[in-house]
Amino acid sequence: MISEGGAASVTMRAIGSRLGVSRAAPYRHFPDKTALLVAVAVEGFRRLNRRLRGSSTGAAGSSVERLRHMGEQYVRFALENPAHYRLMYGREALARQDHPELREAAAVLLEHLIGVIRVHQQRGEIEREDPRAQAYVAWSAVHGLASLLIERQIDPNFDVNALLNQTTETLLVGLRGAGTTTG
Amino acid sequence: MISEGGAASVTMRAIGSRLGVSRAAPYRHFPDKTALLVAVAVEGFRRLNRRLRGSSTGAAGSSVERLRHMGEQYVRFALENPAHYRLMYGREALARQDHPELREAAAVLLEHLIGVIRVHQQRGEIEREDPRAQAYVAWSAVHGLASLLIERQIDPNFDVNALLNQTTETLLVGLRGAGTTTG
DNA sequence: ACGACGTTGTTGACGCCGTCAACATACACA
DNA sequence: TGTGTATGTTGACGGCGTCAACAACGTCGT
Repeated sequence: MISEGGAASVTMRAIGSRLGVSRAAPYRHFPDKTALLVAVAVEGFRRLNRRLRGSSTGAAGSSVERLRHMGEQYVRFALENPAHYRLMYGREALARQDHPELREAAAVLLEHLIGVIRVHQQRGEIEREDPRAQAYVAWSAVHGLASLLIERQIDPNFDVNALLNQTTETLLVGLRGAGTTTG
Repeated sequence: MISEGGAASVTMRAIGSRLGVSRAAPYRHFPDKTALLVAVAVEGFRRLNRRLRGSSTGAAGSSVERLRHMGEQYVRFALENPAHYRLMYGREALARQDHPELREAAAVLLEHLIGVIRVHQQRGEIEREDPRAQAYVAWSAVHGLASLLIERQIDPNFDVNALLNQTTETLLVGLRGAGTTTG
């Protein structure tokens, strides 16, 4: 439903009728609508996690290429499931802090990224700074790109693949480090 | 109101009562609630624009330092006005494509960024690729960081300033270019 | 076999919401 | 003075999330 008509079309009554039950039936399974949406979002995190795990251990080229592939898969997931992605992040509606499961699902993803970054650090492919900070930087880049694309904030005539490549390229060059820029 | 109780607390009835008029009065000034929110978002873009314009022409250090300062101001604006920023981007609720003024307000911002990037290209401070693509990359990075911070997706114990610095640093190093990473 | 009980579903009602139509007021200007 | 426009008001409609009260149904100990 979320991918058909957006999150706004997901209403308790509509859920009930699609399932052939009444409007209040879902309340036997979720305390309220928010909890239901949180469950959907958590499932989204699981899928994204599987996808990223697949790409980070894939048979693709060695080197930092895997990190780039991970970033690509991240953005592609968002583009293929925009409504789902929007639900996972953004949205004050979900009041993330009140739902630890959601926080945790997102944390798992972050930890995985940190792990991959550590590996590349040890191989000397990127600078050895706080891997958590580097993970945040990388995450920001792909999340930002995904968000802008989803919200149609980027010229549709632009080649998405090229932009995605340039983003990961810029990010990796930046992470590899090249001394300070100041001065 | 938006900064007090979030976008959800902005209701036609509440607007009316805060203004001392009735619930339907706002309809004499805006066709519907979405149009009203769009107007608020456009005003947000104006403010952000002023702020960025100030920082890009500021008396700060020369060189690429100005670009970095712009990125910082961008993120700070988002952190200081989270609800407003959320309204400006994100939110399918606004159905951006149906409101050209909103598109345009965002476009002005992008064009300004492109201009600044061109200047730095001419000074040889960053690689001479398509400035629009570089602008998108830079925008993605700061927008992503701002979003993650606003949505409390980043460990609050983390030093925001340090993270912001590292993000702009990584971005600038990446934009400056250092050959390909592949291989 | 039977009764208690937890699980699931149903309907009616409440108070919100955005929105429209019909009606009022007040001011500008010919 | 009269007419039109801008602005505001109230009543109503349908939709929403949610709760309380009630119904069916299966499980399981006795």
